[in-house]
Amino acid sequence: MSTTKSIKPTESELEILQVLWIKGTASVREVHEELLKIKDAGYTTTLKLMQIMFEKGLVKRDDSIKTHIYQAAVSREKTQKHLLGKMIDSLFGGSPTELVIQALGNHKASADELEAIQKMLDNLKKQ
Amino acid sequence: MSTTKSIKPTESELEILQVLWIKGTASVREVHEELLKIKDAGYTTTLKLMQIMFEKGLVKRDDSIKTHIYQAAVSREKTQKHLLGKMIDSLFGGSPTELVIQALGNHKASADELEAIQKMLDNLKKQ
DNA sequence: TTAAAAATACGACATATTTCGTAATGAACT
DNA sequence: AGTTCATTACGAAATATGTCGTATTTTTAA
Repeated sequence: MSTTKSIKPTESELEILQVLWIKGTASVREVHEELLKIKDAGYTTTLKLMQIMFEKGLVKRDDSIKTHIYQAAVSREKTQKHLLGKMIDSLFGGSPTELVIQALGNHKASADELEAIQKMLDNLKKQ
Repeated sequence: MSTTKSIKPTESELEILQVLWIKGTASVREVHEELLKIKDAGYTTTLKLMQIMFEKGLVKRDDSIKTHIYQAAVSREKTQKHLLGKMIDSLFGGSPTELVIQALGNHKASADELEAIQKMLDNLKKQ
């Protein structure tokens, strides 16, 4: 039984997680600087959000030092998997295939990418 | 210019849209009965939600008769496309391929489905 | 050891979402 | 017409989310 809690980051929380997933660890200041590139909000807003995420268990932090250092407590993959599953249920009638076809149809992919998908597909077919 | 408004149904609104997409048209009562199969809420809750969706333009309705008849004002496909795009941006680093691979990896698909995906893939490769 | 700078903590407010009670309306049936 | 029943309309409350001002704490540096 893998303690699958109800991971469900909000939009804003996802933006913060994105930064943490890339940087690994970061202070509020660092995360905030990154966020400024895509939106504008006050520093304390980011701080508060990250504090709430800490309470929810979405991030961990080292607060033994002055400037708290945060890192994601949920993995990118698990979050992707979780949210993808929800979307498949709520929008694609439970059919992952339908989602895959939509995604392939609506968004361009390079030849290399198509190859990667082909490999994945070949693997699945073998089983 | 196709008036592409900001389609962004909430969780609850999505549940209602699901019902409408399947049934085509339905009264509040009918939608509510369907919702009861997956959750419990009061009738007026569903009613209110649908009224709000009407104001937002997510659904249309015929209110020339006593019992209003609703239908979705946004297509399933467009909504899928829109939300999928958002998810690709916010969770898959803008890479539809990454999403496709995750979806294929984490969710079982039948042989037939794999074939359907293969066809889609073949088509894309040709171009 | 003070003063300035940087960071966190706290609390409040704004908005959005969800929920539902109660009132008003209209139809159907004695 | 009067009563009942189903429906819609309205308003209010509960919760979640996002925003930020101000206070407090900690560090740094003069």
